[in-house]
Amino acid sequence: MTEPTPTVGHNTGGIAAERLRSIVERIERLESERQEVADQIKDIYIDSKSAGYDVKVLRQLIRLRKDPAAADEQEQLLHTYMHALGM
Amino acid sequence: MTEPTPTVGHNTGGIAAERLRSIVERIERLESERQEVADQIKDIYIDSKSAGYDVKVLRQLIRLRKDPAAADEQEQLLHTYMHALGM
Amino acid sequence: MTEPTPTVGHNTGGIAAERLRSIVERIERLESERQEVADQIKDIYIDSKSAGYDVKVLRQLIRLRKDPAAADEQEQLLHTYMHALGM
Amino acid sequence: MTEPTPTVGHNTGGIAAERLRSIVERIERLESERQEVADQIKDIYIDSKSAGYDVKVLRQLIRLRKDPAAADEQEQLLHTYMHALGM
DNA sequence: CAAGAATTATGAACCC
DNA sequence: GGGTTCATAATTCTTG
Repeated sequence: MTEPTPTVGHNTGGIAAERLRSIVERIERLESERQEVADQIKDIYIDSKSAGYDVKVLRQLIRLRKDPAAADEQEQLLHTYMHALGM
Repeated sequence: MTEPTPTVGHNTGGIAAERLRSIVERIERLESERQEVADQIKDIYIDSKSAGYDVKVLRQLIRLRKDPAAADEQEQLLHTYMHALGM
Repeated sequence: MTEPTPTVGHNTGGIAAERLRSIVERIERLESERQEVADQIKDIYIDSKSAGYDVKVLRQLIRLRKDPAAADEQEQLLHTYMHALGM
Repeated sequence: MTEPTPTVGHNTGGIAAERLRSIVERIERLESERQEVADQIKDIYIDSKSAGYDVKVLRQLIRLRKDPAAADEQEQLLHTYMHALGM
């Protein structure tokens, strides 16, 4: 295991400052990428809404496609509960 | 109410099937990109932890850098607590 | 003489202080009631989960019962979309 | 063979129907209570607005009273903004 | 795995 | 009344 002690830059309370900087900057870079992607997704939903699609149902559809088995299972369970209540 | 009238493909209950497919696929593509980025971020945190950094503090640091005003609040709150403890 | 502002208590910038106090206190009272009820609901869900019920499905069931027509409509639309995608 | 499941009502797929009914009805009861309280709060805000109070500010006031530390932060932020504007 | 934080989604409210 | 912001609800992720 490598020590977190620094060989370059300031040593801040036993923390490797240069490595810390690298970590923070890489994460911030990725966070901003993630935000960009999230914004693109949001834009598609906005356009879809304008085109007459139901956004809520679209989201549900995407969810279903991600894990069809879980969706079926949940649906099954819902019907079980409904039946138990005589619905 | 304007229909999302289809120009290509099957028309299913007034829904433009091809456009729907395009919407769903684009979103799914972006969702998977987003997941990739999220995984990369997670990996960095895992590595950082292995290297001896405190992940919780790292997250806090990232958060504070995103919103410098929040940093002030944090300090303010700290002082509030310290004062409450007679420090 | 016209006196639109309060006759009791401090007048703060033309605002009727006593009435303001009344408003704030009534809201705070109701907010705490609301919180109590919310906590009770949460407790039931926790107990239900312990008893083996699927909380997510329970919530869905409650939602369905609240507005069955909307639920049907949404389900219908979902199936329309799924069919359009050949699912 | 021992039967740990309910002795009353239908047992649907290992689910205790009577208990399910109890859960659902208790939650629905509480949900309607919660709605009542929410409506009362809303009414107060409506009346307050009619009386000339700024609802947004009222909400903020309530929030700040709930968490005094947040009030400090608010002021801190204000000062940050003012400073940024050279005030 | 339970408890809590953080993100995401839905719903309500306000303004134009 | 439509769209945008604000508030609450719900799900997911993380940590102990």
